[in-house]
Amino acid sequence: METVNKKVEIAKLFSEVNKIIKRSMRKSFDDVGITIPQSLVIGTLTQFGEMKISELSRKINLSNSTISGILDRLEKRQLVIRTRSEEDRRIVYVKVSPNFGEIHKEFHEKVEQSFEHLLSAGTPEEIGKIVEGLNTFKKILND
Amino acid sequence: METVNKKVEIAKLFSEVNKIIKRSMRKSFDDVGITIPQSLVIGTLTQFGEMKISELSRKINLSNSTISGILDRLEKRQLVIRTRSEEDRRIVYVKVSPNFGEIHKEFHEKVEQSFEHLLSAGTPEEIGKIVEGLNTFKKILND
DNA sequence: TATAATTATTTTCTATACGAAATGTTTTCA
DNA sequence: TGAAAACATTTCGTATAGAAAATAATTATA
Repeated sequence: METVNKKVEIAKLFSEVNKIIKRSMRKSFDDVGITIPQSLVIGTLTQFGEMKISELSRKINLSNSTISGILDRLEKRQLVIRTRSEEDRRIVYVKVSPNFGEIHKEFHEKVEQSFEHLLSAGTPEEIGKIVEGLNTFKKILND
Repeated sequence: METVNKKVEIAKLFSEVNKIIKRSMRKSFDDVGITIPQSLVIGTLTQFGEMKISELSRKINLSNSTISGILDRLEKRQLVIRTRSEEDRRIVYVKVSPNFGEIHKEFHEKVEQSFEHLLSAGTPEEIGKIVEGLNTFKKILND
């Protein structure tokens, strides 16, 4: 019985933490005028350079259709560029637009620091505990 | 530097766990033909009985507008009933529809067991570790 | 008591998410 | 080679999610 309550506690805790993180992240990116998933896309493209839609989708772990929608909005604001491949015309490549250079630095720092900052109050021991807990969580879920 | 990597690790871990949970929950509720947020609403109404929209919103920790949309869909399928209060006509009460009785038992079990089952593979020690990690996480975030 | 302030809920707008169907291309192989 | 299979991406339909504006009703107060 004790463990049952613990499990319900986990569900609630997880959901709460999730919400706090999202709220905080959103606030950070609001400054740059970009949403969290959009930041993931741009961050990934910045780090790894041009790639296929499907590759992007795999890296961020979002479905192709979701990525497609995010790209639509980013493309409309000319922050990314889609290019149909010449060799295999089924493929579409995406990359960060050159005129993104302006915002680039500010954005890059946000990406790097937002989550970073969120946990800055934690001691190494606490960080360790969190990592251990999440790893345990993941291990159990994967069985 | 070590802690910086740990923090990035946390971000990724958390996101992964989040996704696994959602996927698994969704699969459970697909059988009953209901989504996760919808199950939260129905579960809460079943447990506590009729209540105000705002109360429901507070309990589930979702914005009023989100709750409103979820209720729209549930009401359309006649799973819940909205009633405008007579005393204070600003207030709307919601309750689970009587004809929900059929699905009720099956559903109730799903609600209770879905997350439960998800963690059934965990030993008490592991469950403890997860709780500790999440609590630490939450504490840090709240500073 | 008329008006302002407050409270409660709904509507509207924008952005995710995802599965399934649709579309367009390329490759296989009978 | 020509149809079928495989592949890559987009479109469509449904459901969240939340902020802000709109609506409606109640309460406070000048």
